[in-house]
Amino acid sequence: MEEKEIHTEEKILNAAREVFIEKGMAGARMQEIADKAGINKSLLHYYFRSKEKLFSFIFSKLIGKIGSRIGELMEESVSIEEKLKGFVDMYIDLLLNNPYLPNFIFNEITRNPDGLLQNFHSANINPREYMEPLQKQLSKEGYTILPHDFIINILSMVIFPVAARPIIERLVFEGNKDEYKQYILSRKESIVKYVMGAMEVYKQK
Amino acid sequence: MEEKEIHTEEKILNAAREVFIEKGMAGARMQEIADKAGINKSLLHYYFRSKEKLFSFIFSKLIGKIGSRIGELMEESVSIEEKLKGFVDMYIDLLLNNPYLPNFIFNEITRNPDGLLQNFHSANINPREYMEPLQKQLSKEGYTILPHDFIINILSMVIFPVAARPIIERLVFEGNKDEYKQYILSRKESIVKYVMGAMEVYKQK
DNA sequence: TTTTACATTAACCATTTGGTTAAAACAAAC
DNA sequence: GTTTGTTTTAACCAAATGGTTAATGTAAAA
Repeated sequence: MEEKEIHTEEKILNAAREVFIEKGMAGARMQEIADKAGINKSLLHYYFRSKEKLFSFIFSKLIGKIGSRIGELMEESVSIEEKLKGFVDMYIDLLLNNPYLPNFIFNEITRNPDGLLQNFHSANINPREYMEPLQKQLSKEGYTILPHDFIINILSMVIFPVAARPIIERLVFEGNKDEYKQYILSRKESIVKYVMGAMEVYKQK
Repeated sequence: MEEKEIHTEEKILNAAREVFIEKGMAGARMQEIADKAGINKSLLHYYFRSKEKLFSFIFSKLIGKIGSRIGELMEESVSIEEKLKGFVDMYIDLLLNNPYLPNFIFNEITRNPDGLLQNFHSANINPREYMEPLQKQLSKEGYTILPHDFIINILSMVIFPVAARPIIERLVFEGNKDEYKQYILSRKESIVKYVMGAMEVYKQK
């Protein structure tokens, strides 16, 4: 009984995550989630009262998962280049396993940015806290680039190619999914090389 | 009569563009479009038979507008750095005036990528054609970076910060819209500097 | 074995939503 | 002024959708 409850709840959450991420909040249908979970639609409302509640639940869990990884990385005491390497590595893996994630988050960013920040907060993610230490480490290693510029450029180059996957896949790799995946994996190295190269311009001598 | 027809059609298109771009295809409501255009909902169906048709019409017009600008730029015979400058300049202006555009296009990329490519084609935009000349110019100027890497990294850094605007605005600039705008404008220069710096790594000597 | 409490479902409901229809308004043609 | 063709609207419709309810299953407690 207790076991079964957990089982169905899990089934619902898995199905809902897939549907929400793929179709977004507005495009998702409760019926589709129920079907995918192999249960009656009423059960959705039995476990999570409304679509909005179900969505919030999944969304905040997702944010927590993503955010916690950043925290760990930021606190390691290694060089900027090592941190960069770890960050890019981890995020590209995460995104390859969740290709619809960027789009999903972009949607939520426009639909309800304050709710997203609220979720950050609830998940104990406070990006502002990372800024000052990052700033210090950057200047200690001789880079004058602003920390938010540093972060935004990296996030851009990691996230965009996954958000635009269907187009890049078709346009650059003639629809070959495997070549696309290899390309994204290859960016683990090339982005680091690219960023460190660009940073030389900002190096004070 | 003829004038009035054009007038209402224009009103519909403007309203529809706004709503579609802000809410996406799934989130947009015909009633909201009608209200925003100040007309009866039936008129929408009188001018454009269905939501899908109205959406397609607006979408392809948008794509055409964006795409034609790239074509012009690519054909100018100036240095890579100059082309880069022109590209970044033009796109940042376009995006500042249409902040919801990236999200809108990302949605369509996942919802119907082939329709998007179809639209590219209809608008006489063929990105593959630009690849070879770009490749040649890059190597002539001594850069070994792959042309699609070159383009993807630039698009990333131009588009991402606008797509993530509400978050960046709140997190980095404490909600100050003007500071955010100034930051994006400042990226016109900083992205060029950044990219050209990174390209040094790829320069063959 | 009966009771109890929770899990699950089928049948329904109210609202929303894209879309249709038939009538009214309007402007030009005769 | 009447006819004709087009634009606009109010009223309506069917399907979809989030959500409710009441009945049924089911497993543990008594």
